[in-house]
Amino acid sequence: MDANEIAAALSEIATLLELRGENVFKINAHRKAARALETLTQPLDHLIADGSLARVDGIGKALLAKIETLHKANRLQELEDLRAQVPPGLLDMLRLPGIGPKKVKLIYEELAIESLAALKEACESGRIAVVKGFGAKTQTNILEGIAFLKEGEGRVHRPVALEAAGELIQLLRNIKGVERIEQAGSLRRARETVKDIDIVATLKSGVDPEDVMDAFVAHPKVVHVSGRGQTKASVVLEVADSGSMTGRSRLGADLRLVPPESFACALAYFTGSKEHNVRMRGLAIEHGYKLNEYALTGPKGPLDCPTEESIYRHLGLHWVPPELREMTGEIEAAKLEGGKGLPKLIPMGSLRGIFHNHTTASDGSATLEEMAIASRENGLEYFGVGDHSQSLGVANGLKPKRVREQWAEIDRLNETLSGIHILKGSEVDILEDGSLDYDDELLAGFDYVVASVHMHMNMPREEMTARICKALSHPAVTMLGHPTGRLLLRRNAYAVDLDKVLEAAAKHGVMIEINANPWRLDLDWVHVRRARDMGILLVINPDAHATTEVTNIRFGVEVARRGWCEAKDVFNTRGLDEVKSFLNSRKAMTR
DNA sequence: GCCGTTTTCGGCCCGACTGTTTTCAGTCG
Repeated sequence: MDANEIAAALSEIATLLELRGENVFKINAHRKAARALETLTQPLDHLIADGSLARVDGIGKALLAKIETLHKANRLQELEDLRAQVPPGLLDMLRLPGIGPKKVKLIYEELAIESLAALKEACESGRIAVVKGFGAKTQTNILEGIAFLKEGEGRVHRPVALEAAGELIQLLRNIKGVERIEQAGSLRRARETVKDIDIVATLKSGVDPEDVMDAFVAHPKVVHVSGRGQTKASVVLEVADSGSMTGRSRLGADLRLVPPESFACALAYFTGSKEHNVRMRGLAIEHGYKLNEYALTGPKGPLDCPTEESIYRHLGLHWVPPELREMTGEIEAAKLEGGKGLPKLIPMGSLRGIFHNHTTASDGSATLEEMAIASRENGLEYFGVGDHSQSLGVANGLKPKRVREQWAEIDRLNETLSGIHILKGSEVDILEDGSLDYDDELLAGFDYVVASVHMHMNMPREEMTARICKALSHPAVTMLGHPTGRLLLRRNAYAVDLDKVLEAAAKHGVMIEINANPWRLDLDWVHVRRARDMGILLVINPDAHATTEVTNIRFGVEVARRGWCEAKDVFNTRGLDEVKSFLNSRKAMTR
């Protein structure tokens, strides 16, 4: 098993232990180890081989043994025993909002209910309300929860959540009395997908928080109010979502009202991540302080914390950008004394051109000229066309003759268009055997080549890895396009050993694409960071099929930031002249 | 189950809200 599969197994063990009512700290230890595996900065194979996995925080003797067993044998007796002991239906029941392991366990033990269907029936016949600790309200909530699960749940793509958050914030800004308001949570950390919107706000003195809460829960997209107090309200929104099968999705939104002097602490607290916060509170304790969402408090009372920077400073740290708050070494790096320093993250808006884009020649909706102009309007210096290659019939891939016609058109446009330069590229398919979809002579005519997999995605892992590595060894290949083929929330990455792919990319000097399409965002940030650490040059491409999609580059820059990238780590932060000479010298080298 | 520059035992983040209670347990983030 790879690191992510093992992480999933450890999480499953944690949940099953929870349902059995085992020690909470043991359960948390499994969760923590799972999280550590998901965010490893080096390949698991290496860490196991050189024994350094034992030094990863949260992995002790027992969990190390479990991880090694799962890695080698793909199974673990403990997990299989647990699965045999806990009815699988209990895991479904756990997905109900407001229902946790304790309640599920009680329902199972008292009424022998082990499926959602049986639970629904028990609620309808009033048998749940009479269980001790339960009541009429809980019974109604369970029924609502079951209905909610049926309507679809889970995460939404980042643009969907951003739009909804923007609307809520705008609504609240328009209420007189709201002083400061910011989005927090995973949205602020720029996670690829989002489960909840978190908003933190302060009120001017004399304003009644009830008025603000009233407005919040009355927003037209609110379909359910799941909680509402003096300082906190939780709602469920229904929003348009083109990425969902039904065209609509539901997501939660929380509003927190805090006193003005608490704003920075609340913003930091609700930005998370949870693991980052735990470490921050631990640091506070080491300094003799206490940190919560209201204040950083010392022995003589609250310290002055008007900004997040000041909180970090009191704890001996540089300010950590939200994108890095995933507890993957950022605290150690941020230490004012003895830290190795945080990266100077690639600034938003620092891309000067793009390489992987489509036009009406293949499956895009805008012409070459329209796409180039759209790029210019978005402040870019160069636009690289990367239409599909001949084998991709469904996407109207270009035969060599049409490629040459496009080159002629590019030459013409470069004569007439000002303020934007068009580069000749192609998104060339990596064929089933790892060869490329054009012959070497044609390939040599492009300024650069994006090599991507679009077909035969269900290959065994070893074959897919060998296929991609072979393609990367071809001298014409400049960059690997959407390296895992994942579609967020839709389709998993194809089976591939990414660490081997990264090694091949490093060996052959091939760049790796961060696909900025918010429905892909492939490569994921964990591997972006690994690639960066290996000295691989990254490139952010919108994979735009329409003029409006050029702006998607912002999502790619966010992923690069989450992967600790600086401007120098990303090829297209370079200006046109530098890019041209780089591409030319690379071609000269490999010819 | 993990961890240790006051520790190899005894801690392990903490507060809001809900629903059930009549002071609190469970859930959530």
